[in-house]
Amino acid sequence: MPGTTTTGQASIMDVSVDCVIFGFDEQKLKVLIIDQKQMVKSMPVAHLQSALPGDLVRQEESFDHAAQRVLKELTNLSGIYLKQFHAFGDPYRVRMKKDQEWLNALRENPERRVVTIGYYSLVNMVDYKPKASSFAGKARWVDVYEIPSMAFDHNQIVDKALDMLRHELIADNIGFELLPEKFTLSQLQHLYEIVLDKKMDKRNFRKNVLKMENLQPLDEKQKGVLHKPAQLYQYQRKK
Amino acid sequence: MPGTTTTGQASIMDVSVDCVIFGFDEQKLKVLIIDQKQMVKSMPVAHLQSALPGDLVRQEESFDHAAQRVLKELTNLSGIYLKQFHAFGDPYRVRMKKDQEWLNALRENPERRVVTIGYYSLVNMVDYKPKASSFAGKARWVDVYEIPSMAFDHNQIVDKALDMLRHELIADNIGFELLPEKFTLSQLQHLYEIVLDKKMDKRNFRKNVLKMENLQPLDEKQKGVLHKPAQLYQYQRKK
DNA sequence: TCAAAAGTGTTGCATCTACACCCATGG
DNA sequence: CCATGGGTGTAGATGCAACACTTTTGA
Repeated sequence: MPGTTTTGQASIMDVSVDCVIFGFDEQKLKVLIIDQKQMVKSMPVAHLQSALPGDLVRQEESFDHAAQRVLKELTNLSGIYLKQFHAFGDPYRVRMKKDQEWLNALRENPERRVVTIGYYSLVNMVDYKPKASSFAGKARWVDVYEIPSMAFDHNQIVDKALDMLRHELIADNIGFELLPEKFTLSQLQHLYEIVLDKKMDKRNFRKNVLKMENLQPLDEKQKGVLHKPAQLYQYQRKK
Repeated sequence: MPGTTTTGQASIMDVSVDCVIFGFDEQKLKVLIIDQKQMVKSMPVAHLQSALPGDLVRQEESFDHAAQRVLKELTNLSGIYLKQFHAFGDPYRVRMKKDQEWLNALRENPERRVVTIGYYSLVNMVDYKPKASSFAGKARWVDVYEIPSMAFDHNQIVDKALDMLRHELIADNIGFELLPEKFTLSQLQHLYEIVLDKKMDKRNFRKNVLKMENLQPLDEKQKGVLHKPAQLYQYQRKK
């Protein structure tokens, strides 16, 4: 019987957000993951467990806020492109043998079901300065095509985030978010080629992006490159 | 500190699913809502409260399963197009004054935060036979452009579902799901015109849909209409 | 024979794709 | 002066929008 019509059954769960933070370093599309020392009884020495940055949603906090908080704590960046993309609610998503011991060490209520809201965000890697000791574990960028095995269903979460990123890149031209404030059209094109994993025609690409509003040429060119310096552009965020 | 790195804070919440069930009656796009008698102390007589069909997710149940269950209980249909589209997590989404009394009467733990996963589904209204007494309240179809004020944030949930429906209708041609098994191209076109709220050109529309695979003409025509009978088609679901 | 919706092609315009050479700079 | 990536235009193909008349049926 529906919750809106009846008392239903109690269904206590923890709710978390997990962030798939994409960055682009001019060569590769990367994702930020956390490596943590894993201290479990059955292990003589600690070993590393990789996971997405995430956290339980606090009692008076919206999902969006929780995601922003995680992102801020990790990268110290704010005003970043951030988007909810899917809720992951498999009842066994944190129940795999591989994760059980770690969870026991980690959570107050390790037996409790955890559902998670997936967010992805796009950051300019040049802006990102890892905060020294913000985490027990270390954050690192990994190539999106070479992601290690992670805790829980985090690999699936990344796969889905990547699907969404590709869709949005095409539909909404969000590529700028991954680049430094000032960028060249070649950088932008290169980003598209890597994320979408296909080559594009230079002239056609330029024709397309140049007819966008809020893409503004600057009075400024690249410097110190050993070829003809490129025009720099910036993206004027819609208000 | 991220949930994956620390114990975090306890954050007990109820998790529900809410379903926006779209139907199409050849004239209008409709949504199924529940009217329930509301018995609250401050009211001398019961009055009606409208809401989306929804329920708390059970302890060992996935989101998808919970959504299917709600849909089944309400319409007795299965094998229906059903899609998760957004998670709603505003901490105050069930805290509005207008909802407080009702919630108190309704839930074991009315003070508890409730987050909800929104699903939308598409049903053929011809298949839908309301189950007599499956709900305390009565289900009814309402025109999507004339939806009454509902409990909680359910009006927003419908708005977002409608956005998503429009996107998917264009991108993935899911319109068949709302029509009877056998349908004419004019019915299909009419559906598009109503959902997207714009007129379309008959010849161009036909050119477009006819080049889809898995749209099959049948050896059968409309009967008993007072005009030239139309060719019937069916949609061959992708395996 | 009338009313009502079904069904059918073509043309112009806009958009997309493919493609190759000269330019500016630093070393 | 060489190497490197920056920057530019066009022609042909494709896709999309606009548009009107004939057909079939039941009443």
